[in-house]
Amino acid sequence: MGMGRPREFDAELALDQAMEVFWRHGYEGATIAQLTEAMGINPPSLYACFGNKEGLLKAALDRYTKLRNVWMDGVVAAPTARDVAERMLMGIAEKQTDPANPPGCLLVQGGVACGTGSENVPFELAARRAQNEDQLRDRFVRAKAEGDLKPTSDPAALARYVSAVSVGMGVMASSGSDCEALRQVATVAVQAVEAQSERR
Amino acid sequence: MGMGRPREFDAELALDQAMEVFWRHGYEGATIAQLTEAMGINPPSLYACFGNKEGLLKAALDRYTKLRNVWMDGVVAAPTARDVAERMLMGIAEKQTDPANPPGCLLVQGGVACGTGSENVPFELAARRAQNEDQLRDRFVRAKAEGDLKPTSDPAALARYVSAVSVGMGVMASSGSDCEALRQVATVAVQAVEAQSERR
DNA sequence: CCAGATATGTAGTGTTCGCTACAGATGTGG
DNA sequence: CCACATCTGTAGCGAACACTACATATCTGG
Repeated sequence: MGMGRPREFDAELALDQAMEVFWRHGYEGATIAQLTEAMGINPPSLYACFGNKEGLLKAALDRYTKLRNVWMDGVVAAPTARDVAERMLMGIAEKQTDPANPPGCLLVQGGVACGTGSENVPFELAARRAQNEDQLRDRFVRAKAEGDLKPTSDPAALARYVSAVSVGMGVMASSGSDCEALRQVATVAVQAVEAQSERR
Repeated sequence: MGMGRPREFDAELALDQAMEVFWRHGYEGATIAQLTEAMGINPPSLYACFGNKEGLLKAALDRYTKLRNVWMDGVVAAPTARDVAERMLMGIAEKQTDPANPPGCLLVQGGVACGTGSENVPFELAARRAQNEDQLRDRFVRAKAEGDLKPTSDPAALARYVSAVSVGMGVMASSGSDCEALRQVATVAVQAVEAQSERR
């Protein structure tokens, strides 16, 4: 039995284009017509490869978080909890205003509220954000064990906090805030982590 | 000349229902059918009264911000910048998880990204959020003048920061975080404002 | 009671949505 | 070269979308 005609487009390259459309217009705001045009393919190719619109989103999210996790590994490699927060938030200030991408964060712009039939999309995004929060929490647990964070500090709360700030920065970026404004937010935000750190 | 048949529904009451639909499903996720059903009216009444879907959203936003501003007046009445931040973020933790309303904040859930033809909706929401930020900034400017905040502090940056945190909390609330989790975020966040305050 | 004005309910309008049937093209295994 | 399998482009499916024409109902001013 034959293996059939090979696909003529690069799935990962097409995903990058789809990712950008979802990023800019959100899940519901992105149309199949816009997606197929950006991906350079026709609807049947899209559906054969990704199942449906939601499947395409999940594939794009997988790709997004994969790239993001590589970056996060570098973030949590910072020597102290304070430096982790600073590296993360300062990096986010730059990444979310990078003109190479749509402003903000796909995990937020993708859709915080959706209509009937797409209710699980916001949860899908939330689950990906939770991964980053877990990574931060683990890092802060270590920082507490190392005596970097105070014994009274709450690593989970700190991780939630840093995650919340980055989400807020993402929304600000998508509505026009420039890198400098976001860096100011990051600078202030880091001081809360500093307050939970042992003096040195 | 006669004044015509009077409308049979309460516009403000209907707006409250529309507000809830936009809040829960976002601008694009909310359909006219859902809106009219929740408002208890038929499409022609909606269009005669609010122009179109976007006009209805703006009217709902006006009502939302009006109620919110009353609350904000109480927030900025707190004696210190630190207390302003605490009162605001703790209040937001409760309000955004109040089961009487959809979770999160309409000014975020309404839509951070929209499709072609609704591009100005996110900006409309951002403009309303900016009002709150301005109110906070003015309050922090005063706090600095009063010697409550350090001379080196940046009131505008602080306001942006508090605003960013509240937006982030809103997204977390909409994706299932409970009040306690948000309060933890608020508790940490306040410490950054504290770090900018004069010791007393 | 009448004329003008506005609101309401019914029943649609045209458009766009996500998605797919189908025929032709292009590959593999025998 | 032939079955078979998979991809591709054209063309269009039914459904849902925002919105509205129209007849009717209910008001005010004279």
